[in-house]
Amino acid sequence: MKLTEAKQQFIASWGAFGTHWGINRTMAQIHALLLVTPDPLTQDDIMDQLNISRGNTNMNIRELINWGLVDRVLLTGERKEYFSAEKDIWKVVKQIVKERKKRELEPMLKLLDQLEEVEGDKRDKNVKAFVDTVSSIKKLGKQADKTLDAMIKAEEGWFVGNLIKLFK
Amino acid sequence: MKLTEAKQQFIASWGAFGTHWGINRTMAQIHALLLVTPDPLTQDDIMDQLNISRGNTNMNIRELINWGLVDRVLLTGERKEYFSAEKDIWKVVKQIVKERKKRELEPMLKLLDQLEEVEGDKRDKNVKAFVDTVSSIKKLGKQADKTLDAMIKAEEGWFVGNLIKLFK
DNA sequence: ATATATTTTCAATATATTTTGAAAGTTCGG
DNA sequence: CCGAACTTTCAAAATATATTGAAAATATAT
Repeated sequence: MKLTEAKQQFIASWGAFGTHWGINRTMAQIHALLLVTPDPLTQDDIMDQLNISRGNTNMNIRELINWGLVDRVLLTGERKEYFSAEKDIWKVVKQIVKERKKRELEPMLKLLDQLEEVEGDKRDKNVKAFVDTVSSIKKLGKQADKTLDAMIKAEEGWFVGNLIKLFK
Repeated sequence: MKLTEAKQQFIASWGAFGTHWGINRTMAQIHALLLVTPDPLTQDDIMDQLNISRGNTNMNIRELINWGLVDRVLLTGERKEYFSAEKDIWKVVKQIVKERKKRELEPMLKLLDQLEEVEGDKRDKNVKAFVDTVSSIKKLGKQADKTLDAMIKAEEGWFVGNLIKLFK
């Protein structure tokens, strides 16, 4: 397989992959393109290579910057902005985990705290089923939260090494 | 907060949560409803409680059954089918992990194997950047695959206990 | 077998999300 | 300050996804 074709396949399937995880196709594709491109690209480069409009490109680059996955790069003597993705995949994963934890897991845990305090007699099986479900989700969620915190701080080598030991 | 209100909040936010993870709102809501309801429900019960059409209800129940999260229950002497969700949250999590691994991670790893074998001179920095990115994603993906396999087999207590130790 | 209850399908419709592109805004060298 | 280069915005259009509901298929009791 030629490089051009391989890149295209990578970009396309990274995009499809993203849609299964609540990330829009274009954002994932731009990210994929920047991941496999050694030098920083301009907005126009990205537009041309992915065949997407200026507005769309701009919006999704910004979103990638918000997620901490892409950086603005200013080349000396150049007026245009260039963009470049973090290439260390372990850092990328940690960054995504960090953001999703903050945006989704933490608010969910806050809500569960409130829901656990529902009024009513615990001997009523409806109340009991509700409280039991909420509590057990909360318990597992809190554990996941701690585990992810540790992961975010960890070095790749340390993490992988320990997991291998743990699961052998 | 009253039980009815708490249930509604739980269902609504579980639905919203689902949409961030590539699961459709209705499917997540049906799952949430069954999670907090002690007794099995019929399709009509679900339609009424969530205000959704027969077709939609049917499709999404079926999908939940495919995912292994909901079971058909036949009550003796009843003509109608009843539905009930697995209440053990650890089992639910493992089941979701198992399915997503099979549907998403495994095909992705297969693709990366192919893409790694791109033609071209490794001294070309474009080729190098591509191969490096693909290889490192593959490496981390393989590790994740193993870790998730272990998790799927694990008991909750064992798993949580070990993680606590690991990350202390 | 027939009638009736129940489940499933799927084309049409509604809703939600993404994308476009032109206009407005900004930056910066001269 | 002016004007060209570049970036951002956002209403409208396109696309993708979810939902409906009535008709078809299936299952069950008599």
